[in-house]
Amino acid sequence: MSDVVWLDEDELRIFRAFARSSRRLYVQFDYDLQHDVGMPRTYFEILWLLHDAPGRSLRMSELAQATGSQPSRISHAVGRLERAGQVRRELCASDRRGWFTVLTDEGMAALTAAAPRYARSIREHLLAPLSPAQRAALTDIGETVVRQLDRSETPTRAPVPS
Amino acid sequence: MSDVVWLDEDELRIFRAFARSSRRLYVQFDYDLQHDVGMPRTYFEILWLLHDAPGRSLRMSELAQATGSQPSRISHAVGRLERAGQVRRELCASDRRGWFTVLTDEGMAALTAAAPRYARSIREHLLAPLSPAQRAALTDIGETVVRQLDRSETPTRAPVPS
DNA sequence: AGGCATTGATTGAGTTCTCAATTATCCACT
DNA sequence: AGTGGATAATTGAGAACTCAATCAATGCCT
Repeated sequence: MSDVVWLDEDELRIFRAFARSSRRLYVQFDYDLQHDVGMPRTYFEILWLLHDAPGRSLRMSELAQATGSQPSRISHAVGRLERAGQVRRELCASDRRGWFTVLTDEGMAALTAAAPRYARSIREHLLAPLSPAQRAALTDIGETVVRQLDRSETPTRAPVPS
Repeated sequence: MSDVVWLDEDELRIFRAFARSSRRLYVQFDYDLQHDVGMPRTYFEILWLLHDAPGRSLRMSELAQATGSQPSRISHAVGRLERAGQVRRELCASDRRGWFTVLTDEGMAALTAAAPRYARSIREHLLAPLSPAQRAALTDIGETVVRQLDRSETPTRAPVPS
């Protein structure tokens, strides 16, 4: 008979606003990128990170860290991007376990083609509807949340004390 | 030589705050739910919607709408939940193309087991770090964004004029 | 130098999601 | 009544992601 232990009404309204808006935004971003330039958003993010990095290259572990995903996902994704000719792997000289992913010219071209569409989508669906005050508040909120998550220590791989 | 057409510095800071915080939050929610109660977050959402609905049942299309996903995803997910005994399908009497998904007692039990963990995670990582003013602002921002997206018409299935 | 836990990355299996095509029913119109 | 277009949902194939196990190189420690 007793009900589900869950958020109270006030908490729920906040969470719902967050959950619904972020889901809707990602659906829209995915759609715009996939349909208009044929690139999955998650791959765009990898290419963008590479473009932004010195030498257009990053270690696998840096990509994993920056995208908040597991190394395994990066391996698979880079493998696919490599087959598409958009990145290549380069062995790391100083640590021979490590690999760099390097953005190729072809990858750069794909990124250049996709970026304006993504930017337009972000402006149209996220930035434009918000007032300057709301935009400032969103920045503040996002940065606060990230700071807190950094503080509360990495979730991945939390070994039980043996 | 020319650079990628993208967001300017101010826009980028806002978008980054949004993107990084939402990604980190979802990684954390996924981790907490999957590791502590063994349920994927996306399935929790389906069970929750059913629990909240009259008769603990919803049409496939309502689930698709509410989760912002394509009908196909719902079919697959409901199929899996059905095999797990957590929901069952019921033919719709008034429209024989349609099906209801109904939450079973077993599904209710799974939901009851998972909800407190999810609620704790939401409180800990999203709500607690924010001041009352920030929480109010987040609600306002989220609702604004959703309103705008509703206004700009559905992205899914935009058939090219034949 | 030798042993050993740690780190960086990959692999393969299994799961979830997407996309396009398909089936079945309903509705509107003549 | 019968046709045609829309709607509800499913299916299967392929893409992307997760998880656990694995491999190789590194650094520490005595």
